[in-house]
Amino acid sequence: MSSSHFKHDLFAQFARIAKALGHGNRLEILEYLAQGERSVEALATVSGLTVANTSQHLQQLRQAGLVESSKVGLKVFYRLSGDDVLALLDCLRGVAERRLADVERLVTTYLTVKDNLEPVPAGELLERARQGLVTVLDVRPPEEYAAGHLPGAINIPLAELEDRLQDFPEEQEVVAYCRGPHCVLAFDAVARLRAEGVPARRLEGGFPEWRRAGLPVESTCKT
Amino acid sequence: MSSSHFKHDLFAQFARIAKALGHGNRLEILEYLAQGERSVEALATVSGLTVANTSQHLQQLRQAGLVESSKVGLKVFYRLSGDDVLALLDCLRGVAERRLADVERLVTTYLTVKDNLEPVPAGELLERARQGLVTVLDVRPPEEYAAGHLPGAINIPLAELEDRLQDFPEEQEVVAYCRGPHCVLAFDAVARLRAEGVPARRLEGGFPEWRRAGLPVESTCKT
DNA sequence: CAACTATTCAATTAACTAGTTGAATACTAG
DNA sequence: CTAGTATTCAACTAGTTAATTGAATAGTTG
Repeated sequence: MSSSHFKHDLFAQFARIAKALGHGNRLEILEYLAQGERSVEALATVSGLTVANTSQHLQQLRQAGLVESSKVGLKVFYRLSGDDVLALLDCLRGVAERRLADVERLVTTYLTVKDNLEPVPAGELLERARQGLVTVLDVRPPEEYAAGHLPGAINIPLAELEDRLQDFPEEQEVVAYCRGPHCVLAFDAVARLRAEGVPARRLEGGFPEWRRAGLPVESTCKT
Repeated sequence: MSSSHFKHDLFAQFARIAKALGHGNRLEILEYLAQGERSVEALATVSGLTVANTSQHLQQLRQAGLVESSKVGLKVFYRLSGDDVLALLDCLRGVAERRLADVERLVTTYLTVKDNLEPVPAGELLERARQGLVTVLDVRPPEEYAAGHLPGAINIPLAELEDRLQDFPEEQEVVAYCRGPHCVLAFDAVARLRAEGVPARRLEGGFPEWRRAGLPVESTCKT
């Protein structure tokens, strides 16, 4: 039966998955894919890699079964191959946060006043948004917004934020969200809004977590 | 604020964890550690690696924060640094099973009649063991058994199984368990017992899963 | 079908990782 | 304090991986 061979082979297979996750660029790509499907070029642009390099990383991810692709016209679109992949990434993030002092250090260094920015739990936001008590702000790029966003959310990319303060109903609290718990966009937005005197908080998690929790999602294509 | 640097650094940290998991030998070591703490030598023996090599793998795991160690006399004992590590390993295993056709193939090739060996859910076993309706069989090595086992379980390593058939109460069903869902010991034991005419099934999962579910555990040291 | 675009492939280089060996360290027991 | 044991360290070899470059492929548009 040679069960030690079996064990060896099996662990080698598990390791394939872990190896595919074992590179910062691939994790970054996966985070973008967690927002929805993307072409190779879009991924290359957003992650600052060359197209060829991105393509190669994507192929490694595909061989590990973590992403799938389909060709539409000229473009090849990649997407995560299932929610379990998202769960695995979450789990990895969690362990990293708890086990690596460096992550803690990075987060506090870059996101400074993290504690001042108490996040709003998803359930609470949903409730208050339904009652029209808060303005929901999506600070992701327009394409990501178009692909899917929280119901009633308005989309203002960070760069335009200061120019469009009049878009917010006065005296109403703003809740900002972006790609996920480590995306800096929402943090940044909250900091800027507060600097302008607008009461603002951040959604706990981001769009992928919201969708994964089975909460309602709106997409621009509904027109 | 240089948030792209931040992102880059952060993903690099997450990747450290994944990289540490990205090698079959390290995953095997982690599986043994999931049973309880172990010395370097013990891990080397059981995984068939040299001591120096095992030590190096362990240090990588420690640098990734996945294991901790403490020195007792001459020996250094390693253990998983928390239950979240176990959860991550579970998650990885799950994704591998669902996403890699090769895993499926390996499992069916080596464990052949997998479907014939319907596992007993943990809750059901606990119930029936309390009523004295089943014999619980631990097929792990004596040291692992001593470190912790299911309440009332008897310990018979695989090699001795055929010699000790008289240890089982007649006509009573035997439920065997070992290290976890991919450990072949319990499968093998069930196959052999059935070959001898003893009604036998396998526990769903293994000892670590049982303990993690918060079910009662007995340890030999209680004397 | 010619020009163009998005992606993949192939070949190269530089950097990293696994495993081996033998020596060094840290502790224990006599 | 000597001999012995468990672990770690350092140096080396072989093998693997990441990124770059330029060419090849597949599909689209005029």
